[in-house]
Amino acid sequence: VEQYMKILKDYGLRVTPQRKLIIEFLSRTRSHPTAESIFEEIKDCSPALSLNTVYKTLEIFEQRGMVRKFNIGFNIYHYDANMNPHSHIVCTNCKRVDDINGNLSNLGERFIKEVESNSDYEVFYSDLFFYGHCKDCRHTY
Amino acid sequence: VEQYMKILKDYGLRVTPQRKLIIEFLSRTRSHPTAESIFEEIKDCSPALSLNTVYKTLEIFEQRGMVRKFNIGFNIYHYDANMNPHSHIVCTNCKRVDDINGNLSNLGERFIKEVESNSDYEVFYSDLFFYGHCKDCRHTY
DNA sequence: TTGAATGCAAAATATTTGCATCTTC
DNA sequence: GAAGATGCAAATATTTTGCATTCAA
Repeated sequence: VEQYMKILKDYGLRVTPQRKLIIEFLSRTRSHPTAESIFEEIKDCSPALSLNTVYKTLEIFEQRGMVRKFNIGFNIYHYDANMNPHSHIVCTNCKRVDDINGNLSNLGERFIKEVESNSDYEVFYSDLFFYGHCKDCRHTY
Repeated sequence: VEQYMKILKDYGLRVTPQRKLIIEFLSRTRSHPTAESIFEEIKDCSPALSLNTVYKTLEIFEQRGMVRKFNIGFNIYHYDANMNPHSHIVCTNCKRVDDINGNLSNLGERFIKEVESNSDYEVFYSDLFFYGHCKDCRHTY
């Protein structure tokens, strides 16, 4: 559990109970939560935690490269502590977000050099989203 | 110019000056504008146009499949009348958005079937963004 | 003429800022 | 002790809703 203290220190951040809670939760979950849902999930563990602190903390984590923030296109920002480049698949009905595993996971990354040589850009990273209906929603709609 | 009247009719929409203006502007531009910037660009052509109508109209256009809406991850929604599947490249500094042309354009689409067979999802479409620094910002930062 | 589209204002949503207090180092 | 983090409240930014008026078919 105190491994998260080390993570924070490694990134040059002060260790506070709130920060430990947030990075621990994000590291354990696979649900790509939003700021709001992170707050809802952990507020009971830290009585005085404020939503505002979650926002501020996530921004700091993102700036330091500890977590990634992405927008799947429904006015919702999601956070992910898995920093390995990987694609996501989104259910347009229930809005759940899953990782894409296997050799398609880093599809975008594999073409960065090629994009770079075919454009005027210096390319740093990519985001690849697939949209469809998940197992549960497929049969309903 | 009256071709846009036809487009609207083909999609089963009533033809209003505002709608013609919006679809015409979106069809001509390559700048992937936001609702706000569309409003700013065309408001002089239609004195009483309201930002609200731009929002409402874009939502209708999107629902009918006339335009696409996407979020590049900086709290900004962009609209695109080019409905051909194509990837985008985004400058993380100045936030400009360019199309990716050539054979990398439909990279995401090419893997939809493969993603489908490797997941529990029925996949409809994809969004692929590359992030970096554009020609102008590359030298500045 | 009638149902839909518009524009205004107000409301809702999500996120950010300012600042006093408290905590970490 | 000093710099940084927190929590509260207020502000901001963006988008949506309600509704009376206007317009397209």
